[in-house]
Amino acid sequence: MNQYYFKITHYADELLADLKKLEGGWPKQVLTMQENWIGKSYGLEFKFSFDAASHERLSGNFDGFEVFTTRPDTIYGVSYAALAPEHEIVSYMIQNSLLDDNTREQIESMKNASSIDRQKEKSGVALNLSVVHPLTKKSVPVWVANFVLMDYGSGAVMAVPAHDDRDFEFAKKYSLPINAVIKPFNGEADNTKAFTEVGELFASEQFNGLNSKEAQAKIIEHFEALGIGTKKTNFKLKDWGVSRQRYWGAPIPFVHCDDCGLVMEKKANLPIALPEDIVITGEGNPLDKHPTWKHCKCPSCGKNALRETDTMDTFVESSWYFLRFCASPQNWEDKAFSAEQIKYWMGVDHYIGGIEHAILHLLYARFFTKVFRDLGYVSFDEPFDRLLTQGMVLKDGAKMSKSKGNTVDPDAIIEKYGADTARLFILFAAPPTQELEWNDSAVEGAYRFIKRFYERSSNIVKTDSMPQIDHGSLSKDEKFARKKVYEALVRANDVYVEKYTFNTMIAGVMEAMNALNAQSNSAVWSEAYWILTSIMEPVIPHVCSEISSNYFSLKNLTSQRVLDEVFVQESITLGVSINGKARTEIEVSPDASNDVIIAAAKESAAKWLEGQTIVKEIVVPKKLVNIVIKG
RNA sequence: GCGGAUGUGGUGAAAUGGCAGACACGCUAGACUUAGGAUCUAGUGCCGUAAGGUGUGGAGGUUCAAGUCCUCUCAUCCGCACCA
Repeated sequence: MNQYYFKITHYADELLADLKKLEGGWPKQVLTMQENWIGKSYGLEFKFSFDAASHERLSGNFDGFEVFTTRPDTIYGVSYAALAPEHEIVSYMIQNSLLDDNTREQIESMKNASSIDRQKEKSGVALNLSVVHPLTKKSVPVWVANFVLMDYGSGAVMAVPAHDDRDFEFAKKYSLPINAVIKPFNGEADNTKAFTEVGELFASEQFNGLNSKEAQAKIIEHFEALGIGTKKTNFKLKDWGVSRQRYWGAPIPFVHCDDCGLVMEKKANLPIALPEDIVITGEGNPLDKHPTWKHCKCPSCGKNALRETDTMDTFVESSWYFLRFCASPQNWEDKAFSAEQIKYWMGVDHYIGGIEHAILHLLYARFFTKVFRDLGYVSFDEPFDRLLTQGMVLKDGAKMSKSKGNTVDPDAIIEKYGADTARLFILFAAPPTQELEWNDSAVEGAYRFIKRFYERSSNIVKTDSMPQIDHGSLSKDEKFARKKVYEALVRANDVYVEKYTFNTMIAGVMEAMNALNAQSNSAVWSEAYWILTSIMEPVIPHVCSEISSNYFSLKNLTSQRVLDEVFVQESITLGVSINGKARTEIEVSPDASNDVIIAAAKESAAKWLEGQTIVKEIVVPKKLVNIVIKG
């Protein structure tokens, strides 16, 4: 079946290299997953040539096959070569009856095994063909092996059982020779398993004594000098097959013409719209079955032709929707997006989604961005500056999903407690990046907080501007309450801009409320609500906007300035520890000298210092004093 | 196998190398109450009457000081997986 592909492999190198640009903004896990998915590796590619007898057996149709290895240093340990069951030479032999029935059946069953079954046990069969070792010229038998994959490299490998786990397992099973050529730097290899680490070469002619790394480079050079092999980079990333036999996707704009073949649809006819009068039966492609839709004229010769009924993978559309979001609706008919608007809105500052998009969607979107850049539509390399992967919500240890039937309906909480409580509860439970086992026992707590928050707003004095307070005239409790309010503000700024740990911001607001409760200055209460309703408004919008509209005419719902004066303290408390163990506390003036602090600490900790020799005294400003004693 | 993450009270969780457990939930006791699944007050890591000891999966290390840094290790979860 013919399929349509996007040549994402053309961008493999850049997609890999630009992951560096995303470091810091994207979770490391996602970067690593993409790196592994792209799967770049270096090695040697060379051709195994058939010996004369094998060449003749294949009627001269094949003179050999290419193999790729990342371990050219093990080349002298080759004891067989293996082809994928799907390899063209194998297919040729089957088609031309060059294999006996038993061999043929074994190969067929390898091909038909599911990929999981195929991984369970190594199996293979000899083809009665031989190739020539490119350096030693010795004869090497050719096998078919189920662990060789047709869609990576050339679908054929050189096998070195002494230094590769898979080759070893296979060689053991079929009693093939195991020739060690690398030994550990210290001591001898354990020959009951493959030695796959870096080591020192032996039995390798002029390369003896080199370490694996040096040998890899030297042996590749040697192959290139002889003109029998080349340095090669391989990728696991494959081209993106985009054709689907479904209704729900953008039609692929090609036309099949009896005379002209496969022809691209004319630009003027784009976009090709889906028909709306289709019947979805669950069988086959509804577009193919539609009575008229697929009949069209050939864009090249004008004769009757058939439209392609395959549609595109929906990932195609999700790869650029964010650019479309930047386009104003009045231009939608004219073009997909305008460069000017893209320039204004892009890139996406914060992109939020589940980890399940780590590879496909996020890689495809990066790919599209690079293609659009090369076509001149956008001027940046990467679409998403920062990525937040939200944690999954689990229920009874499993991911919540409709198919499992273990979902929790937030409507029940919203109905009983209101939407503000539902939001507060969820945001307070854990940071958003974290996986969370759903447990709604703390909903009551969130509800109580909101109730208290609303009730105590009665302490506010109505005002249209931020209350002015003479900090110096306040009592200790009032000063403390103010300090807590501003600490919550500082934390909120950090959370909204940088950290997204909303749970700690909410905790800060709760602390401020607890401190406010210990005093009754209405100006302090008013200022506190002016600030707190502003920072909590995104979390509990209904309550905050009601309080704000009742008392502040909504004037406070904007960014708030931090006043440094509230953080100035008359005295500070320092912990005193002996040999790092917390013992007591002292209260000193914030500008007390180290000498004064140490003297106070010694006095306070006299009980533990009696008869001891003090070795060292450490003062950590505004935090603690550590006294080190001998013994 | 490779890669990534996580591991802290009864529970959810805090903690720029600087007094572990902030903030909540729960629990215990008390107050108010006809009532309490409302509200308020106090307590709450563990052992101990206390003084004190001990404590962030485990074992080492660096440091005056480690949940945090380093080495090794165990467990759980996630992703990729015979990638030559």
